[in-house]
Amino acid sequence: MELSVLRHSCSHIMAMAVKELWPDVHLAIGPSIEDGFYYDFDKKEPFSDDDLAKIEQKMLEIIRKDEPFVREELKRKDALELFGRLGETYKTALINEIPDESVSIYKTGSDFVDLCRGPHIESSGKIKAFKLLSLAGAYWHGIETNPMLQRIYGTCFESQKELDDYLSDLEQAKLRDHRKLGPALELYDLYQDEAGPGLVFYHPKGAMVRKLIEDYEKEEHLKRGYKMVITPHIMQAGLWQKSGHYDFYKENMYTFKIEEKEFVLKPMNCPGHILIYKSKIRSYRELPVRFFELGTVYRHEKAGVLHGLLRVRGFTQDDAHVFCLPAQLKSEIRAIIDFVFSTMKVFGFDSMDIELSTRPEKSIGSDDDWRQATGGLEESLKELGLKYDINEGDGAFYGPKIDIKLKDALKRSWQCATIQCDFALPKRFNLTYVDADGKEKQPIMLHRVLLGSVERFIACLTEHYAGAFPLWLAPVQAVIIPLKEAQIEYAAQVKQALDENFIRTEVDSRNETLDRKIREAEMSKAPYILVLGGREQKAGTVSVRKRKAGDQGSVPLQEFIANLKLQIAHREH
RNA sequence: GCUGGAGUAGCUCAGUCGGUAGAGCACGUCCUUGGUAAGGACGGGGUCACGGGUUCAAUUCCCGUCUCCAGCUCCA
Repeated sequence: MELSVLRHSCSHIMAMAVKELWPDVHLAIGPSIEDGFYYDFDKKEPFSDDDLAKIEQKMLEIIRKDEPFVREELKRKDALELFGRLGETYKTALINEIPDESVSIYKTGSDFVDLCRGPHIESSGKIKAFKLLSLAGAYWHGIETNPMLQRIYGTCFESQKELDDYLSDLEQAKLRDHRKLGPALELYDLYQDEAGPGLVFYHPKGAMVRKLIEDYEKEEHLKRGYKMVITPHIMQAGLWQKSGHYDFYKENMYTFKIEEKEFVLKPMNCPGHILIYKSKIRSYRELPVRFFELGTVYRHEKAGVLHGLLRVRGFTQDDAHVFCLPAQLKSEIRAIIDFVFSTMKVFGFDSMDIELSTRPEKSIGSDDDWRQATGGLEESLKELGLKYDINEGDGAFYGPKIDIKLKDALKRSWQCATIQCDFALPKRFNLTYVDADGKEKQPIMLHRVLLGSVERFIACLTEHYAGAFPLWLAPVQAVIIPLKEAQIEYAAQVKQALDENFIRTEVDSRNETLDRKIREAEMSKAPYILVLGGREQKAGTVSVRKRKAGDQGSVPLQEFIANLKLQIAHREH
């Protein structure tokens, strides 16, 4: 049986339980979703956490009674009459949205009836393992201006074991939460009360991780023919009016006045790159022009959407803009996709999903431009033989985009890379190049990020690795532990030798027991621990303890260094 | 922004049915010199998120604000 059918039926049973407990509650919708199901209710008093237990109890009773799910077809006017009589106004609203002349309903037990397409399980007794998970508010039909309903989330599996595994996965994910791990590992933190919400502070270790990411990116962009640029953090409002961002996102932009002139804290890097492109006459010979910037931008996101490093108000994009000839469009897109894949591989991600997002309702540019832009993206994907889903109407206001979502160690999806094809801004800013025939023509502009926001990507990495970064990314690659005071001097020598080889170390010379220092070094997730006792000192060796693998015995210092340098050079995982 | 929940030491939390607070870890000092995941003793540390109100007295009750959490909506 389909899991979604089981879950959908379970949501009916939940609705039935709620109706038995609170008869005046009105039902909205209750579908199955990726990890379970929910049902939206209209109830005056809010549900409490205790109510969840009560509802579960009632559901168990219904399941024990093994009530059949009975399907009936009704003429729409009969259905309207039925749900009207029951006072289920959300159901009558739904019926009015269904074009068909007849609709189906499902009856369970003596009183419960729900408008539903089905299918369902035969009877409630088929539910073997379920759990209600959480309460939330949700707008009717998901529209912000509609009344808010109360949603109960739950999940259901075919066996108790699968349910237990799912719940334990949730626990695992919680343990990896970057909002806990980041501060605990002294990587980064936010100081909401003092600095304001959504602003990230990198502590030394987090700043090191970021430096390593940035080093990789700069090196790789230069290798792939990008030129680095740097643009200011504030620019006059007129520039944003011209680009269209001002009209679309004014509410989310930080604006202020200086000497009567309005300025904007940059929320995007594109206008800056456009100005640089426009700084001189461009020949078709020099295209494609590729500008790369680690551009820090500020967006005034609504308070309720902020989330750790995933959704912040100040962040840095690994942003690039490619200005190219129409004939170069597809090869440039393919090159970017290749860049995304190779970058993700370097950071330890193997699995990715691709989505193509098309023209949204509110947008700029002509139909023809949109057709060409979307076609360019789609054909490139096809040429590369990549599978993708279409996300209708989810493009940027100036162009369609390819989103590449990576899957982490817990198979969770993260939106990072995006490639946007833009005919609109080149037109708005009157970008040109001189073609072979001497005529001025308009280049196509590609916007793209690989990691997206560096902040977001660091959060993703933190959760993917559960804080145990691979050697090349680890902020501290080895913790050096002198066994006794007599080895502090030797520890300093070892540290210096490692320093000279650009291996990042810390010496723990505190007056603590070896066990404690090892415990703390392990908890800091350092890839290596070097224990230095009298034996090592005498022999010029280091006793190597590898993260997760444990004690590896003693090796000569130079051998250890050579081994690490090799691993780091290959960016091994 | 919306719905619901929450804010007590650096962290995890207890507590006060109104009389200005406590544990473990962390931190400091001393003792201990330990061979691969927590040695011992003592000690310092709090405007109980912030602002107002009620009260002889507010961390506790009331109102407002801020921030966080679970979602919804949004994400150039």
